[in-house]
Amino acid sequence: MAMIKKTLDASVIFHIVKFSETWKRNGETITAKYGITTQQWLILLLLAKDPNILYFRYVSHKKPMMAKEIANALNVSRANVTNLLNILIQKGLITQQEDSSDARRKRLLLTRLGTKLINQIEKERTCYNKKIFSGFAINQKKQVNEFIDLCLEKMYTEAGTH
Amino acid sequence: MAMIKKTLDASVIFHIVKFSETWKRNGETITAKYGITTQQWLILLLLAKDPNILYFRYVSHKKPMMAKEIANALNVSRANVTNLLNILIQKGLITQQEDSSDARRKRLLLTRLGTKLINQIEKERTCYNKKIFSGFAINQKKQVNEFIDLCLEKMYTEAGTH
DNA sequence: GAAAAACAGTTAACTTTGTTTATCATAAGG
DNA sequence: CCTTATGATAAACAAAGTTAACTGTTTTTC
Repeated sequence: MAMIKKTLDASVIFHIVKFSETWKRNGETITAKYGITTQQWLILLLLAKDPNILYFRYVSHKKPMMAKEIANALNVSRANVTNLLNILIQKGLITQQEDSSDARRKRLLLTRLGTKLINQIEKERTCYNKKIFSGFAINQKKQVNEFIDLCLEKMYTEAGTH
Repeated sequence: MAMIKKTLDASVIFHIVKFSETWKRNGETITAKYGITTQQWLILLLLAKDPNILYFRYVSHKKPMMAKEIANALNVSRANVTNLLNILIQKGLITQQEDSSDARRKRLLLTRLGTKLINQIEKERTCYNKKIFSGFAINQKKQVNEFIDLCLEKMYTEAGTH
């Protein structure tokens, strides 16, 4: 019989994973009202340059994003991003624009419709966040942020994959 | 143009989600060495009654688990669990046993091979956890745990879905 | 300056994980 | 005995992801 010990480390991880899954599940019910998935919403947030996204801390951005950058930010393959972008183009939420200096590159832009949608969802997100984080001091949130930041660093350097 | 504000709340969430994804990705490279996926590993942990899994805080367990309970614990459909279990049965890691008192129920048990595999992965997990949580005091980890615990409670009660 | 290498994106075939719906068998309560 | 609830499964499908092979462009290199 496998006897697995109770440890604080494992407990912390399961808590974090559970939070992430629950958040995504709840997010799905919000985005579904607007006809998109959480994944598609995250791409729209990237195009809107949401400053809260961790990717933008390491990469500065002036020009509109490219598919390759989205793939890096989401940690998925370029082929997958192509598929997801096609869906968003079909829905009229984004457009592709050929780069003037490099014909290989395609710059991605939110349409007016896409911008409107992001702004609507943004209101619901802010409201939701207030609810789940009510009762916590700013300092507490900052501590959690720093804790996870340090963990992420160790996950990248000491342990394997990116 | 959508202008999204930088907020601590949103930052905390993206940190937690990123942690979860990175952990799963790294976990995948561990479990892949043993020929299973992270998802399949989590099922094996449930059958091994890993006391760190949040599900076991709310549900007491003496008898071997059923497919329905796994579906509840993982928050997925029963049909999906059937598929995953078939894979694990095929790999010789678990067996099904008809319940003596209710012929509808099927109890799930780790085989000797499954138990051995869990114990091997457990060693790697402990090692990995030590690495990413080195340098943190016990109190810090406890605080993060409690923080997320309270958030989860609010996610279930105040905000929509389970 | 032409050939080779690197880069951005796409397409096609496939896997994993998940869903819903329908079906079947067993239990349990009038 | 008949109805209803329960547990499991099969079938058909969707979303998101993968790898591999293929266009075209730039860059590099000789």
